[in-house]
Amino acid sequence: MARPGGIPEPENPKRGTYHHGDLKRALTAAALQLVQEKGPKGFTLREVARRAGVSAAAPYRHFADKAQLLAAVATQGFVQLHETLAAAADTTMTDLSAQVLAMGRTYVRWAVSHPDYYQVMFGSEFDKTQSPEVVVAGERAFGDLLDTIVRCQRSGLLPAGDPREMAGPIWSLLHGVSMLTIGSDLVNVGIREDPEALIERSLRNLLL
Amino acid sequence: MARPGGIPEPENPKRGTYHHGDLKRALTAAALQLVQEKGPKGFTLREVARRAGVSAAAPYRHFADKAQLLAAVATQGFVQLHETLAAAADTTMTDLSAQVLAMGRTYVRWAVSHPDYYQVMFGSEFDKTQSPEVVVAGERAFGDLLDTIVRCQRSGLLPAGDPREMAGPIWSLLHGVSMLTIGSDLVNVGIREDPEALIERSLRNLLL
DNA sequence: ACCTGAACACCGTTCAAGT
DNA sequence: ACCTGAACACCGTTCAAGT
Repeated sequence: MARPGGIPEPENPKRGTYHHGDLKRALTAAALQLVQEKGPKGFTLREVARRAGVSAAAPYRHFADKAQLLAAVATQGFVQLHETLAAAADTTMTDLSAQVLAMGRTYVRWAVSHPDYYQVMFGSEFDKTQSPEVVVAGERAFGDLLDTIVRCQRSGLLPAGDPREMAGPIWSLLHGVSMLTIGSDLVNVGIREDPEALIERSLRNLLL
Repeated sequence: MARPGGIPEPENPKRGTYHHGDLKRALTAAALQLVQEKGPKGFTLREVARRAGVSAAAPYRHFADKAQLLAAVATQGFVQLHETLAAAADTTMTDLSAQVLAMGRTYVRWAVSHPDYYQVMFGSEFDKTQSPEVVVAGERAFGDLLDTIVRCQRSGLLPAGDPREMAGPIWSLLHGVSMLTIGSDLVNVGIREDPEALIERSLRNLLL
């Protein structure tokens, strides 16, 4: 099947291999795999290029530098977190009072089961000022929490007002438990409680 | 003044310069300065050696590798945090009910005003399993929080029981607010509340 | 005992040159 | 338009050799 125009179909990879195709996607895929395999520390641009089967210089046609590739990974992480949270919000429609708790448990569960992802998303190996796409993806995930809060407010289960006022403490708690769990800091200090149980208990207290 | 023995006084640097003296301390000092100057990312072992006026290989007589030097920095951070928290616990002896709040505000204030320090302490650029000294220093800082909780429990201001049960949620909250503030994540999502105010508000809710 | 010099393998990044 | 090869400056780490 010959194609009419001279445009090389940037969105539609016909060939199985990507050597001529979307190397960009291949690079982010390899980057993802590498992060999950070796952690954010062992992440190297040259190794990513190697896995994609291209030269060390090739990635620079698609990403300004190493930080931008890591930012792409972080963005994917936020997208995945968002999808997970959105799915959880749908599931628990029955018992509204448990929605925030379910959201919290889901958030922490995702974080602790994707520790390298999570560390890239919130680590300091790239400058968020230089990668607004990451911030946008992050806002989308945060929006799931806001939505849940608004829904509870409308049902009178939470006091009315700017949902951000509730979201600040809640997100901080979720992030703190996630990070301290991933770093084994809670265990190191003698706290062996399961993170999901800890979150549930904490949220109950926080929400009065 | 001649010294009698042949032992070169490892603890007692007589000379003003440390070129023959305790290079170890000089290295951690330079490391500290470098972290505060360039952040945890720009931290390089060779640059530390340069600032200490020694060759690139010299640090290896005192630290197994780069990670161990960063661990030393983290340890110093925990010591400083501990001192700050302990001082705060002394100051606020008058109003006992405010002690946990004061502790929380002090913790967050220290964290956000020493962001690079804090990121080294909780970042993933060294393996805590390989540096038990860091864990010990961390436990000491955590102990300040435990002490405050116990004091409040003895005054009937908090329910009795294992103080760790309270400390888990509280520490998670403090850590979450600190990290999200340092990373500008709260601001990026439209939350512009001052971190100390946010902590105070959150702790009040959490403590019933 | 502690430090230097030189070396090794590796990185991020750039750039002329190929197709 | 996209990729390669070779190069540059820099790293972490090792090791024989100096004092």
